[in-house]
Amino acid sequence: MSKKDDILNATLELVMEEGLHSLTFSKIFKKANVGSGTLYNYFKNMDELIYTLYDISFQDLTEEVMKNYDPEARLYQRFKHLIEGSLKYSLTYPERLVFVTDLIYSPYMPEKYRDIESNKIFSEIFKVIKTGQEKGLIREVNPNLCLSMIFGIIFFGVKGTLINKYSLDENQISQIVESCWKAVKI
Amino acid sequence: MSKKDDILNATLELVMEEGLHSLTFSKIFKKANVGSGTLYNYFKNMDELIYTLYDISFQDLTEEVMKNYDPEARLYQRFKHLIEGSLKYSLTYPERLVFVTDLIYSPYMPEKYRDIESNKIFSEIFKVIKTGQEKGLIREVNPNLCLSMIFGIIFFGVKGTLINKYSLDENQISQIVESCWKAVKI
Amino acid sequence: MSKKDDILNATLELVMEEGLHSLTFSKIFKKANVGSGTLYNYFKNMDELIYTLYDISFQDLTEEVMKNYDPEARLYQRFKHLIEGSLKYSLTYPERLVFVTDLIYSPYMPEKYRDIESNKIFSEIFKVIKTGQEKGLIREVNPNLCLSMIFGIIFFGVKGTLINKYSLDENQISQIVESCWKAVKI
Amino acid sequence: MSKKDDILNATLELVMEEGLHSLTFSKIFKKANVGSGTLYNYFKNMDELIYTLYDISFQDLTEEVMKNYDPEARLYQRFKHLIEGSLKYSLTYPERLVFVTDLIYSPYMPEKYRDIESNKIFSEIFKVIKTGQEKGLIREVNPNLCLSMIFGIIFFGVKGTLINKYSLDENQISQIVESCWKAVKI
DNA sequence: AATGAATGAGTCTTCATTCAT
DNA sequence: GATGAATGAAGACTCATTCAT
Repeated sequence: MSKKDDILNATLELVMEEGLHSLTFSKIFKKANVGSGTLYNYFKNMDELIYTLYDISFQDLTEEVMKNYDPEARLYQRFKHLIEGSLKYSLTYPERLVFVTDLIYSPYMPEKYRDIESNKIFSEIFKVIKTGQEKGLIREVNPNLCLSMIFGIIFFGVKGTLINKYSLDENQISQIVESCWKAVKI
Repeated sequence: MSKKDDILNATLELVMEEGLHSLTFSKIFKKANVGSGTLYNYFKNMDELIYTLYDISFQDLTEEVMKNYDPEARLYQRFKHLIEGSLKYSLTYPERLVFVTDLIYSPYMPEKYRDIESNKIFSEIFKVIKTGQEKGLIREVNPNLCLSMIFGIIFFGVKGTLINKYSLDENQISQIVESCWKAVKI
Repeated sequence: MSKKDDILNATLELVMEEGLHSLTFSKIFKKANVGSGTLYNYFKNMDELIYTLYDISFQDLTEEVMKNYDPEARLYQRFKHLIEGSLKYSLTYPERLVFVTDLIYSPYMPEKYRDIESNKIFSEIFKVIKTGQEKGLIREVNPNLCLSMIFGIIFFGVKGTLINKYSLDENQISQIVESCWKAVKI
Repeated sequence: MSKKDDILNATLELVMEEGLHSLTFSKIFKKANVGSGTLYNYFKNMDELIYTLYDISFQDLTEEVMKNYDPEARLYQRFKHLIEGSLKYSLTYPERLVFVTDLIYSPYMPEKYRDIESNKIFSEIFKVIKTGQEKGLIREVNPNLCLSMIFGIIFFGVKGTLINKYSLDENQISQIVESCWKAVKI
């Protein structure tokens, strides 16, 4: 694993463990076992590191979820695929989930990173919602609001596992997917 | 308004504007128009200030929502009262919403502040969920998970308004409450 | 006991417990159980408090020792009276001993407080030394150096008791007085 | 000379000039000509710097004095070597003398730094005293008390030179050594 | 006289960043 | 590329001092 990856992973772990709020470079150096100067070979500054990590996390989630995605499948299948995929990804990489959740609605993030259009998975769910609304399957609510509610369920649902409130087995994962669906359907 | 309140309000506004991540004492002093030493008359350090603010926000939300709450009302009425109340409170005091959302599942918060049992509004919703499950109205899902999903919907739903994705009128508020209900009902 | 005395005593105790080095006003206020403003009714500032305390300690030592002092007694009797008196005073009021020892040779103290001439006990010992030298009983050493050595013995001898290296009974007190005498005599 | 040494020397000079009481970090930075952060590469905090300096001073004194020390020499020769050595070292490095004198009996110093057993020069003088007592050359006084008195004479004797009460030539140095000896001998 | 909230200058300390090796 | 000592700007925090009550 490269030094760059060491840095990225150390950062993710730290945010997971202590929160973005108390993240510092010296903690990253120590955890990643690299010299303090090394970071600057890869990132201009801290903001860039954070933006990069946000981006990577989202791109990776997208890639993972879009794999095997069938855009021609029936609406609920597509919905289920996207939601269940996002959920499972979040459970597999909770550090990334935490990272993304902390930043997704943060004023700290520049607008362009929060742009839904530019993100494949968001725009795909968006498409599903709109199609659903046209077909009379999904309620007439602002699609952005639908998206917020769905990711609210997913992220908060997973976050609860991180502070030991409960754990999620296959059955409960299905339940959450169903909750997402019911939350927006007619 | 007391100096202490000035400090608390300034902090809330700053977190809303720039995120917890970039909160500093000097920003607080300036915004609150108090001397730097004054803060330490009220809070031992920054952590304590943040914990206090989290606590106040939650207690105030609770107080506001529990006002006029009828524990004898029919189940859905109670559910609706609690959810709609939380939602409207969050819309009225978005600074507090941001604060609570950022911290509610954060490892940074000491356990005792995240204790659901000790919080009246959480325990009341809990009670509603359990009763609903007994009556066969609400799905058999871990009540803690239900709670997470519901607040995921509420908080993310409101957070979307803060970055100008949409705004929420009375109709949409009703829609969100309904989404919460549908997300957990049979 | 007056507030002023409360402050003086609290200061002495603090210096004894933690050293002059870590003395602060807030510690004094708390220990003395007075409001922070109260101190300024009695002392213009911290320096003045310290100088006053140094002065009081020395004056009180002097007063105590000079009581029953017979300037007409034989030389060794006078020497013994002064040294034994200083020693016993230091054992009785170790806080004052510590205070004085910390400051007596400190650049922090203004010259006038260190002025030997102005202090009755110092000038009396001085006189004894000079007379002793004239009579051929005391070695021809700079009297100031004699004084330093004598108080070195007294102060270090007593300070050892404060960190529990030993305790001093009547016999050992006599031994110390004898050491002082032998250190300077022919 | 390393940055660390610059810091240590600057600190010694400052304590000599203004007293431990008014030592601050910014004074040290300026005098040592190093950046403020540099200090923390070498010392965790001010206490550690002070402890280190105390330790170095004592170790260096010990090393210097024990050089050429003949443990087989006659008792008075050994005594003289140790006392005269300590005295001359104190005159050569008055900054260190001040430092050690201020702290040697201070509650501020952690016990372990004041431990006589662990210090070669103290334990050697100790040995001389005990042997002297066994041979009937030195009075039967608690050896710790003897040690205190001896260093009282040495340190106070030298401190007097720092505030210009007198200066010490070879003759007077011999006088002081003799005073130390007489103070404890039969 | 007594008080203690308020103050802000000053101190301690951290932290991102640089740069010579 | 990798390193970590050095840096100083900035942040956290303390402390003597004031002043209205």
